[in-house]
Amino acid sequence: MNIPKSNFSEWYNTIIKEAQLCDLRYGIKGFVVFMPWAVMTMNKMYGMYERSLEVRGHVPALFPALIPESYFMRESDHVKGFVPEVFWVTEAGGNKTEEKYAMRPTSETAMYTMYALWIHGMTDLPLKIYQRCQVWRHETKATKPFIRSREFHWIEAHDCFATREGAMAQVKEDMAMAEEVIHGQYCVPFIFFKRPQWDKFAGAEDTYAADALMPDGRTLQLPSTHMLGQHFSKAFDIKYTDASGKDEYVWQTCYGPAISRIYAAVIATHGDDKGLILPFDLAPLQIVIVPIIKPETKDSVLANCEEIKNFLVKQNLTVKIDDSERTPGFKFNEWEMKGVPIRLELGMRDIESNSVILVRRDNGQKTKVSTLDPKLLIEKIEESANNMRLELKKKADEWFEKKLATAETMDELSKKLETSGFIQVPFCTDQMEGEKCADLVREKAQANMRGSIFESKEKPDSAKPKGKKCIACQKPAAIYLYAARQY
RNA sequence: GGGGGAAUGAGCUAACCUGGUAUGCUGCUAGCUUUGGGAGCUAGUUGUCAGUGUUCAAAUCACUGUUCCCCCA
Repeated sequence: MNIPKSNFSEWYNTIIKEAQLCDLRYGIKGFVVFMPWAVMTMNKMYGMYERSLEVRGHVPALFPALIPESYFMRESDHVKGFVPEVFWVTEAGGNKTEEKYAMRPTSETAMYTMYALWIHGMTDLPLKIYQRCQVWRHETKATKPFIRSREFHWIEAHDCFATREGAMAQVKEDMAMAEEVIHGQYCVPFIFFKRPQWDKFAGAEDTYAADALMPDGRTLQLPSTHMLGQHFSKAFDIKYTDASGKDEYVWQTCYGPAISRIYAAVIATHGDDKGLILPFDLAPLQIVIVPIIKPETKDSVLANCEEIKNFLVKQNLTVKIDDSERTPGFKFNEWEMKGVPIRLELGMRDIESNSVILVRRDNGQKTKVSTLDPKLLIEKIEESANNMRLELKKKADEWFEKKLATAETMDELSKKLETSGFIQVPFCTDQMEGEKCADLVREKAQANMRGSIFESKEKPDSAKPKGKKCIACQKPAAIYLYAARQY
C-alpha cells in the first residue's frame, strides 16, 4: 500500500477507511461510527490525560447530557456563542416536553448550576472536577471525521477558585498538562496562543488555545483553557464566604481537550505513505508476531510464536500472533496500515538460528534478535520503543519548527502561507478594535489571526522612522500575532 | 453561509448522453493447493440512495429529499 501523504486530504480519507478508524455510512450528517481500532487508542489517550488531571487534584464526575433551556440561557455571551449550534430535545414519550432541553454542546451551564449548590465556603475551594463525555454541536463548517464532527468526544474540566490568581495558576497548569500529555506522550507539537479578544470562548475573559499543524500547513485547535473570571459565577450565583465573613463570587476556569480531535492530530502528525504510525504507548496492539509457515512446519513455528508471546505478555506488552490464513506480505501491509509499532517475524529459518526478526514500523528497520536469552529480546523491544518515542517526537518537532515564519506585509504573508504554517506578523492590537484588521487578513490572505504567544516578551519596535507597522492598517504595531490557515 | 461534483452488492466499477435481461474486479463462504512483502484454481454469494412524476417500460429523463466529497467565506 502506498498513499502519498503529500495530498493530505486524500491521504486522510484513505487512511481512515483502510485502517478502519471510523465508518461514515451511519447516515446523519456529521455523525460517524468510531471503530474499535480508533476507540482503543482514544481510550489510552483518555487514560493518560485523566491521570494527568487527577495527579493535579481533579476528580471525575458525570453530568447529564441534557441541559434545560433555562440553565443554558443564564450567561448572555455564552448563549450568543452556542445557541446557533445547539441540538434541542423538544419531544419525549410522544409529547412535547415542558421545557426545551439542549443536548450539551459544552457543560458549563449544567455543572455551574450544581456548583452553586455545592460551594459554600473556603473549605469547598478549590473545586476541580472533570468529566469524560461526548458533546453535540450543529457545525455549519464542512465536517471531517475526528477533526470536526457534530458529535465529538472530549474531557472537560471545570475549576473554581477563591481568587483570580488561583484561577490564573490553573490556566498555566492546564497548559503544562497539554505539554506533558499531548507533546510529551502523544508526540504532537503545538503552540499555545492567547486568542485575540474577538476570538475567545463565549463567556470567557481570555482564551488560551493549543494549535497544532496538519501536514498541509493548516492549523488545528487542540485543547483550549479559558479564564472565565466571574462571568459565570455571577450568572449562576456561585458564592463562597471569605475569611472576613463576606460572600464572594468564585473565579473560574474551564479546559477542554477534545480527545477525538487530538487523535486526528496524532494520525496526521505521525502517519506516512504506508498508513498510521502510532507512538508505542498509544498503540492498541504494540507487537504483532507474523509466523512464516510451511505446511510441515506449522506446528513447531506456531509453538515458538506462542512461547515468545507468552513471555512478552508477562512484561505487560500487548501482543498478537497473526495466524490467519493470509500470506505474510498481506499481513505486513495490513499491520503497517494500522500502525502497529513492532513486528516480529518468525519462521523455520529463524528457529534454526535461535533468533527472530524485529521490524520497526516507523523506519522499517529490520534487526535479527537472538532468542537464546529472552531478556535480550525484551531489551531490544524496549530500546526500539524508546527510540521510536524519541524519534517520532524529534521528527515532528523539527518539521513543526520549519513551519514557523515571519512576515511584515500582506503580500509577504500570502506568500509565506504557501509553504509555512504559523506566520508571525506585527499587528496593531489584539483587543476588540483589531478585529477589522483580522477581517482584512482573512480577506486578503485567507488566514486567521490565532493570537499571541502566551507571556511572550517579544514586542515589535514601532518607534519611528522605520518602526514596525500593523500588517493590515499600517498603524504602529503594538504586538506580534500569528496568522495561519485553519481547519 | 456560498458554489461545484457525486451516490449502482461489503468496497471499487461498466451500462446513463441515445429508457428495454445490470458488467467486471476485489471481498465474503466452501474445498483443494499455498505462505520470508498484498497467493492460485473451482464453486457459491449479495446491488441501481429514498420518495414522487413522465412512460408500455426508469440505473438511465424530471422534480424533491438525504448523505458523501471538493472549493470559497
